[in-house]
Amino acid sequence: MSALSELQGAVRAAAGAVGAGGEGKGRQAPSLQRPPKPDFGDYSSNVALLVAPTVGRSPREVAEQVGEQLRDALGERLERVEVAGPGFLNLFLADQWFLAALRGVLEAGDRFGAGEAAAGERINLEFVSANPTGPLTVAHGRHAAYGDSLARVLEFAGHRVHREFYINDYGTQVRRLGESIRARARGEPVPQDGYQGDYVADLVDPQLAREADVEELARLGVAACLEEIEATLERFGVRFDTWFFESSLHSSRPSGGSAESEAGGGAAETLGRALADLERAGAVYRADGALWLRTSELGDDRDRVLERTSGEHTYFASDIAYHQHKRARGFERLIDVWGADHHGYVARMKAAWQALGGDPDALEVVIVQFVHLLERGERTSMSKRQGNIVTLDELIEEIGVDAARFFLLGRSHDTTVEVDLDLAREESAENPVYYVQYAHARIASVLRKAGAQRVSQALERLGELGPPALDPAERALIKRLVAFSEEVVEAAERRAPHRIAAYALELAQEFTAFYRDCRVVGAEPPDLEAFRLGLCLATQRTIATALGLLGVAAPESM
RNA sequence: GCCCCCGUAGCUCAACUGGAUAGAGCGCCGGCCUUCUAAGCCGGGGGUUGCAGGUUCGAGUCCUGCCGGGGGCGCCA
Repeated sequence: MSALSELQGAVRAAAGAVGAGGEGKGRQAPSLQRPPKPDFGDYSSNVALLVAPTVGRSPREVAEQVGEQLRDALGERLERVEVAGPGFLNLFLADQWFLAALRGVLEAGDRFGAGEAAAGERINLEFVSANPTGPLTVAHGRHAAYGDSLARVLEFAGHRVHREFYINDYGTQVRRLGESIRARARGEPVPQDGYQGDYVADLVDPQLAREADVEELARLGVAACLEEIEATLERFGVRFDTWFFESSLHSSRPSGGSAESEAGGGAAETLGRALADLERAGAVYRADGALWLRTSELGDDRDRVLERTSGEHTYFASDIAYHQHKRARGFERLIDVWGADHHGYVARMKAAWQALGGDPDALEVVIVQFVHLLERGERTSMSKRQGNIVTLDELIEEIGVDAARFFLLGRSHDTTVEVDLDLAREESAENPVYYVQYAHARIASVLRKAGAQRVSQALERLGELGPPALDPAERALIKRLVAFSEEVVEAAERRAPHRIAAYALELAQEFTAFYRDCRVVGAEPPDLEAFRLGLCLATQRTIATALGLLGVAAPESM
């Protein structure tokens, strides 16, 4: 148990002893937080404020009593408690507590912060799923960075994550790609709804592109695009467990790519089965010559078409079958990562999911907001059809994988981001990622200077020594280190890997302050040096872990 | 018209799902390298959290209504 959760437990127990009993109304607020000012202690708790109404005493009175309990429970690890403001309980911890906390971090080793999820789940995480009709854009890069980092965070928190890329290799857009390839090769104007980008000319051998039929060209074009997409993702450090072909859901498979799909074998009749299941559930009806799904009865605005008058199935129908297929593979939870332009699609997907008997809570859709591109101060849109795209490859080439990932993960998925390419180029050297990496490299340098032998001796010594008189910077750094566990839980539960980026930066800042104020190698007495070497090691590992969750390298030197 | 997301320092974004005096980075001004990495450090300026109400001990966060930006409301994907 980490020092922090132990402390948390002590606070809860103390509150319980005072008569708080239950959890209060509604969701329980965090009972421990890091206060904004040092005057407010190392940690503060609002339990008294939450609990006072139910026990019928004033918050300050309750806080006093909880404080008494804590004094008994924590003994000499607690320096003092204060009741402040409307009833906050401020805890001032003794150096002994900090020493114990550091030991805890070091004992956990590389697994510090790991496996704290309440219950590990088997999760299918689908992300990027870009159409195989062109190169990946910067927007896809955001999805890739987000999804991959989320997967890492979830895994670290104790879940099992299956990464999946859904390929829309079926339908009109694929045909349009074929037409565009041919038109381009023949020097004819590309059709209005076709793909205008220059890359189209390079997808298929020109000679072939002039002569082959559209079907064939579409197939070749998709294959070429996919190859490139996979290569780009590889460069970006993102790998998928399954590439799932939409065409594999249909009984006839014109694009033929499904052989590579893990799902290929059993998927063929999935679409037919899904439709039959929906029909059996009484969720479909025929009207105006089309087949409709009653999604409006399950929270959607209106009913949706599954099968057109022409007899062709809609994309929606495929997607339903796809989700049913995922469910049949035994995942406890599905997470779909979609772009903001698809948010209108969420209600119908969830409705269909429920119509098929799916647990509404088990299907989660995360919407990632747009990336707006600026070039020379001008807003440019990214449309594959219009061809004015900035590719992920270009971004990687300009600023590198680490800077790109850190930049894209630096903001919440819930907010639109602006990418000014010119600025990104100019400022890539100022990217905060280097600050974090620099702190890591600096620690490596300090540890090198001390030498491996001295470091391992320090670790042994650390188990025995008493608490040295700590510098404020040391306490601040340890508090930040200890916070990592809950940051991981937070990031996992809220599907918010950007918190890890923020945390990494804060940890690096805290270390830099420590580095400024506290000499490590050669510190006197030797116990103090041992303590600080241990602190450096713990910090280095935690930075490396945090960067690893972001898919960013942690260099030994810079 | 209806629905969803966003609005926080000059710019890009945080803020521990309701906590105390809203924080970082970049940019701007001024200082710091015979001492474990100056990709660094220290100091300074910068805010009515879009606006108006409401809920309560306490609101950037929750509720209502406006304003502004984006997206959605296809037998497109």
